[in-house]
Amino acid sequence: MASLEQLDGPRPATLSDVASSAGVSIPTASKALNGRPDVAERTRRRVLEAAERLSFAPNEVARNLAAGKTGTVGLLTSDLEGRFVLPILMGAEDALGAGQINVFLCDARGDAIREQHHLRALLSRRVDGIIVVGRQTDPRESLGQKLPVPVVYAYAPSDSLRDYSLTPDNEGAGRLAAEHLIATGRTRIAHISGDSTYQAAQDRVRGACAALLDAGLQPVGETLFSSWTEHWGRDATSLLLSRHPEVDAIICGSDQIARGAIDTLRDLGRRVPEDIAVIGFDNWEVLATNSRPELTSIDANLQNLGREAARAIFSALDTGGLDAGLHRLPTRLVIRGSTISRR
Amino acid sequence: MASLEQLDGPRPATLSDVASSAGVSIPTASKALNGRPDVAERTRRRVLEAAERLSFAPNEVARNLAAGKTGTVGLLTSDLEGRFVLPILMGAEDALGAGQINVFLCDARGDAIREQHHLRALLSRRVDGIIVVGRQTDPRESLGQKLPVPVVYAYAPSDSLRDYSLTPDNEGAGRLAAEHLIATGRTRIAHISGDSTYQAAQDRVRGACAALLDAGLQPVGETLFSSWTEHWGRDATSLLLSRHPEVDAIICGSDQIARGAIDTLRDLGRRVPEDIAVIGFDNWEVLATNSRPELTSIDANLQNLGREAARAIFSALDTGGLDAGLHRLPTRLVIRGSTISRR
DNA sequence: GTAACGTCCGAAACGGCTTTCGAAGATTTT
DNA sequence: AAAATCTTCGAAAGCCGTTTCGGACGTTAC
Repeated sequence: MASLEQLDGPRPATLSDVASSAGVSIPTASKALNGRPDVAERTRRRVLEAAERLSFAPNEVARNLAAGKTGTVGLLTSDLEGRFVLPILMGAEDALGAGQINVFLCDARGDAIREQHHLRALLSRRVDGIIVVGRQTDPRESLGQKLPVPVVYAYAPSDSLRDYSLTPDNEGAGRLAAEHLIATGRTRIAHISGDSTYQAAQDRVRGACAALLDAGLQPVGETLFSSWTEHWGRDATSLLLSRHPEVDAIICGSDQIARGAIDTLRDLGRRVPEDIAVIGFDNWEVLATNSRPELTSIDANLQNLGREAARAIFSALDTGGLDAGLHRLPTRLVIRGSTISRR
Repeated sequence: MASLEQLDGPRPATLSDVASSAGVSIPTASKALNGRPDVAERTRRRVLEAAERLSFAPNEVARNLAAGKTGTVGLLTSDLEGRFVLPILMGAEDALGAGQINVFLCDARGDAIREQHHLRALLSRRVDGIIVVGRQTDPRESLGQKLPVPVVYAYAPSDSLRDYSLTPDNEGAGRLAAEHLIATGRTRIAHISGDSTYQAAQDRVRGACAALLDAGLQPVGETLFSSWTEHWGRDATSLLLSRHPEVDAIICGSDQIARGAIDTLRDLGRRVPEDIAVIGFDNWEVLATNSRPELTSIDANLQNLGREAARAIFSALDTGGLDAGLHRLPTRLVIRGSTISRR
């Protein structure tokens, strides 16, 4: 195990090195490299060659100091573990990276103190903007309006309408699910949801019910609430079938619940989707594509939500303003075998 | 939708503001705030009060420029989507954050060009170190030894032993799994793995076989390789049982495969764990705790691996060196119902 | 009383880049 | 040929801190 010496090598070239190597002053070198006018073509070429020769890369720290901005944004998550955070992160990192912006990742792990701490650190580092990513769609406390940089709340909206928030349209998602089932000819539709204290659960139920009413249908039985697990999906399905054996479709509040439901339906000898259709939410690929049959699900387009958050930051950076308020982003139906039999 | 004006408010106070407000020079203010000696107690107090009053927060950009280091490290992932990356990320972010270091997150999305691009950006931003997180445990190309900052490879080791790499001990993991089954009295143990081109698959199989041999046992049949999916778990299990109905335990290359296996065993009327024990790898909670019975699994301790990567960076920052080579981190057995019947 | 220290502060230089603005030189106009 | 106009460059100031180092002043030692 040889020690890996940190041979800092010849220290990186500075603009000053480039300038003297090209025989010009520092400002001229700067202008040449940045494509500013007022530099003769020949001179510019000399500078570029010198830069190339020394493999010069400008020190962004110095540049940021001079410019008063950093080309960075903070991604402040409340809980990295949360399954919904990652796709949002990916979308944001993707969009920002393409805009040459780098991302500071901070995980507050659900702790308000730590969040404040990270917030201060981000501001000290002079990020140009902040994206706050929550773990659920219930509103969260605002960071306040007095921050010196634009802030975008993603997934969990801010509790203040003076902030700019992006969240999935869960009500629309519920509607989408119900309409799909109705369109495939189902009429006795029940709903098994997750934790009733989640606003997402309520919103989806509301949307689904509205769609049913619009179609002149009544939901079968009360919505069953408990937890977002396969276990609950199994238990709730037994319960549901014993009370309402006539159901021909189940809307499940999450893919996990749906997996449980499908499991139990198999056990009870009900065929999916012939006898009973099942639809989930989240479009969690690993679960959805590995069940028998594969699971139809509503995708919240989270990666797109992350991208939109980035775009909002961009626009705030240009125009200096955001269209404050709560913006709901559309969801998307992904049809698989659990609602339509491949014939 | 009122426009959210970006009232930059009174621009953040600078050290100069604090100094003049306290009636001292800038250097004195600096020393006072940084706890340097050569400042009279009374003066220091005046400065601290002034800073408090103006809610002064030092501009880290300026400070970094002066210091020649930034207190940031780059997290360069090859693919954020990869399920194994997130826990490593969390561990690293956690450990680094506690050390007051902030993290630049970069996702190369499997593209070498993009990776180079991000690498350059990170170096321009003068990160103090880089953690490279791969998506699988197969070695990846080294970034080279000539970088001006310490680099740690996590999960996917570098293909050069002159770099510092951390990866889970997959061979040990396989051994752990087999030994557990043996300890619970199983003797006819088969192995269903995933994609045979993954080194992780091979390593685990090797470890498991070694453990069996050590116990004077022979594996039942050849290891079955294909993909890391539930589907394969189901198919492989049918196949296995038709060929070797006598098996009393199955080592599955991933929790997904294990889920599939359990599914099929239920269908075939074999009880788990009474008739056949099943063990998986990854300890993917959502899968492991929601199966019937819950799934015993080998946990790769990825969060810990991330933390170790951070620790390595720290030590490199202090001492300027790393103990080059490939370091394998221990895995951990998590026992649930699929191998031991709750009595 | 002077010499020898100590304590406390601030002028100056520095980090690496950008921007402004005036001046030198080249070019055009009359 | 002189005047007016461009073009091209670099001195200087600025971004916001940190560090060095010498000087002013107060103490203690003789």
